[in-house]
Amino acid sequence: MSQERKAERYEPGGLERRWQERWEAGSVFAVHRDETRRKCYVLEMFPYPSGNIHMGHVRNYAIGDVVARFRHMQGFNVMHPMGWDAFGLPAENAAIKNRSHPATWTYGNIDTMRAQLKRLGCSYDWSREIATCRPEYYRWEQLFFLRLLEKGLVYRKKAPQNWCPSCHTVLANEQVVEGLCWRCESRVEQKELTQWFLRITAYGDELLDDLSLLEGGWPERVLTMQRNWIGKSHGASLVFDLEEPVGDVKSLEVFTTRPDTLCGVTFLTLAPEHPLVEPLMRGRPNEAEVMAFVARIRDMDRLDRQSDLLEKEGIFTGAHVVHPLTGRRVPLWLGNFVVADYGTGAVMGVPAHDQRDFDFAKRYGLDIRVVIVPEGEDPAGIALTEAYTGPGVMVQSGRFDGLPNEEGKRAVATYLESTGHGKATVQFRLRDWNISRQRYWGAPIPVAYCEKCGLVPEREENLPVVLPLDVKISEDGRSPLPTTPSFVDCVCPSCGGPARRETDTMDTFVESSWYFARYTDARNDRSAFSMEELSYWLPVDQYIGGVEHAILHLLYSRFFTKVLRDMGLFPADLSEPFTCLLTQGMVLKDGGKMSKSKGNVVGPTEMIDRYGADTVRLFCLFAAPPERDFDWSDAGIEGASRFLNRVWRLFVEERDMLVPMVACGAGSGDAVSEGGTSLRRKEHQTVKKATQDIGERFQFNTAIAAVMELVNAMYLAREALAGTEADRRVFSSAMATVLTLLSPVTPHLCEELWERMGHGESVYHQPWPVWDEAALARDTVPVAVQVNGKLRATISVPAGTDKEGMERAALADEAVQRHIKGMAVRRVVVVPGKLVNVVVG
RNA sequence: GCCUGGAUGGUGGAAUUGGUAGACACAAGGGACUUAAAAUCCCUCGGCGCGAGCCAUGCGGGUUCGAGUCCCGCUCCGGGCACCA
Repeated sequence: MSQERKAERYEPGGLERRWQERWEAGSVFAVHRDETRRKCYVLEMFPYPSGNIHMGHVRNYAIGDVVARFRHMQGFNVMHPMGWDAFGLPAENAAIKNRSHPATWTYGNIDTMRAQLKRLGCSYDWSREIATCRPEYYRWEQLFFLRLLEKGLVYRKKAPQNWCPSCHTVLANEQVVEGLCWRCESRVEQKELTQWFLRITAYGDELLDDLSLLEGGWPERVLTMQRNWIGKSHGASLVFDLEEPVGDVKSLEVFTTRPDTLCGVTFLTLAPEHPLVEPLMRGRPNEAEVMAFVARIRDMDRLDRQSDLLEKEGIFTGAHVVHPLTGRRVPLWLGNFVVADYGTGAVMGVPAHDQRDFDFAKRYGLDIRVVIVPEGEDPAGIALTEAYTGPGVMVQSGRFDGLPNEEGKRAVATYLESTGHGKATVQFRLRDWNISRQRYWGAPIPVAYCEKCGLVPEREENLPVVLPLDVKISEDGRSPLPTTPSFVDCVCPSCGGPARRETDTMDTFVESSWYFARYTDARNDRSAFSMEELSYWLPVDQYIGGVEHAILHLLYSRFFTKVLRDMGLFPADLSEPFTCLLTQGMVLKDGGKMSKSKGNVVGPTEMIDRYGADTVRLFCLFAAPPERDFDWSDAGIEGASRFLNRVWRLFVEERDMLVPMVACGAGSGDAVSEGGTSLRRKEHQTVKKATQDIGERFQFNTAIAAVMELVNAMYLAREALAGTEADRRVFSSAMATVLTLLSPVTPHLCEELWERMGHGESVYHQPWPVWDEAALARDTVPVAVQVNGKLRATISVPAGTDKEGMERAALADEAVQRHIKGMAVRRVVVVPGKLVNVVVG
């Protein structure tokens, strides 16, 4: 092959490197606040620096880059940053394994992954890059912590905690998945510990209510998941007096969603962990027996305990409470099905109207009292085989008899409030967020313990409390902080005497709860960010990431946004951090997750080496719509590569036809050959479809398909083109359109051909093309003709033909005549410009 | 159990408000070019039927001139929540 022809081949490797260097040298993607321009903040969830990017990252960032480049070309001032969620346990595990340091491992991985990421050619403003493990980042988090502490939104509490024995740390409720650690899948144990909590429950109502602001911008299922997680239920808190006080305690509180069934209460059940159990049982004859039951249930595995196969089990305490309405004696039981940390850890037993209570009563021979019956039914005649939970009227309920039970809920609560025995209330499933971690590689909690002053917050001017890097990582995985004197021994911020530093670090989800705000002012060393930058850039207009973060990260970020707003650190009118959310599907291989153990991992770097980044990006976007999972296909990426070669070849082979021309640039008045007119129409159709598919529906696959069609049309059209000036313009315009529309997907190739076409400026700075409706017009339109709903012919009529004309043309068709022969035409339905349906019978 | 999303050719997927089901690709088969291969180009490609045509969007009903799309009842698969009182 001659040198000349070789030079004309599409060789992505060098081409892509060249363009990446040019973008970087020209700081093409650096952005600044510009109040005169509309902004658009496009953000992909930042990666954990695990060591190598995988196809999931590629898909995520390819989607984000298309959105960012597309919005930029539409004229928005686009911010598109990237950074590293760099604290976390894997760094410590790797350090133990490699006998290195978590910092070394983490920073090394960041360098590797940054280089890999840069080869993808995404339009990131790298000048805003952050790594959450740097003091310049976490110092602001420590400041937030102190402010939250001041506000009472951070507090310390001793409580049974989720403890992962393998990670040697506690876990938030959100991090326990089916009783297992979310990261290592060890069985989570319960351990009594004093921990730091963020009062997320104080924002429960707002976190729930504001989900409605996200309607339309967020996937419905993510909203549902958040609603479920917050789990608000309306009901009443009811007070039952103890027959005999236990110490100072004279009454028991229960939460119920069914105050209307109060008169059906025949027993009360406490969780075995209820704080009253021990004092209540002390000195009772059955103390030993009951406490043995408590110990047995408490020691049960969390997973088994939560299993729905677990049989309901309980034990009578011997004590009684007094029914707040009837004054009846109600026996007090313990039950294994009562959850200690929901509601008050005590429930009223209404066997007639709650299936759990029904099962429990059957097993232990407890009374069943029917107090709700379907309208018009006689309670005496009812023999229950299961609890009745439907609607009805209240019976055997004294003053409330005859009341519809829905009204009764309110009536009972109101009445008890007047007697001091209850009130209407709400319960949340959401728990406060335990942010203490007994780990080394995390942000230090900026407090100290002084023998004289007790717990003392660090002074703000002393921040950051720097995580010491000169520590020895122990083999057993325990944090080295408690045994590092240079860290532990500190000066009391209050009295200046000797003090001990808090050695727990913060949950890494704290870092990721506000990073999107730091990007707006990433190099600010006087504060976390400035109000000017925040007000301009926030909220994030489009957030993109995996659905696995639907609860944890997204809930925490929403919470932080509201807290920072209320502390005056975020704009007062900013309530939600992410206006629109796109949850992308996974990249699978052979129907399953890619994993090292299965040996089915497809590495992005190998693929880029082989095909180029443009091809990898193109395939990831073309294979499926972004929300859906898709299977990696070696044949599929070949196809993507073939298409880009096809574009390249078309350009090279028709180089003589091409003149510098912007997209949709051929004037509408141009008289061109027949092939040219239809090509021009196709071009504008493609612009319309691609613009709508990318901008309104995130259907990158169909947008790409549309461009493929245009390229196919150009291949066909070139036969018909005569080489006249007009033809040249039409063809050049189509080529410019292909390059412009494709440039967000395959930026390198498009830049190269754009330049070769004779344009001075980068295609990135081109305005997104606008289609001309007039160019879509055609002289004749195809019309489908049905007889009784079945397609019988396709005819062509002049554009703008009226209904009568279409009907006439349809009935004149030979095939139609054949099908209606001998039958009466009962009706003709005409859809102008599209379809005629002749109804015969 | 409750809440969700989904099921369309051999495959990934199109069909945007009810209006020509299968766009665009992948795979497969046939052909052209070539000494040969690769690359490229052309043709076929849901099923049945020689054909006119008939049947087809998980299954069964319904609404409608017309249903992949709407309604009712199921089946299967995925995700979330769950003795939450």
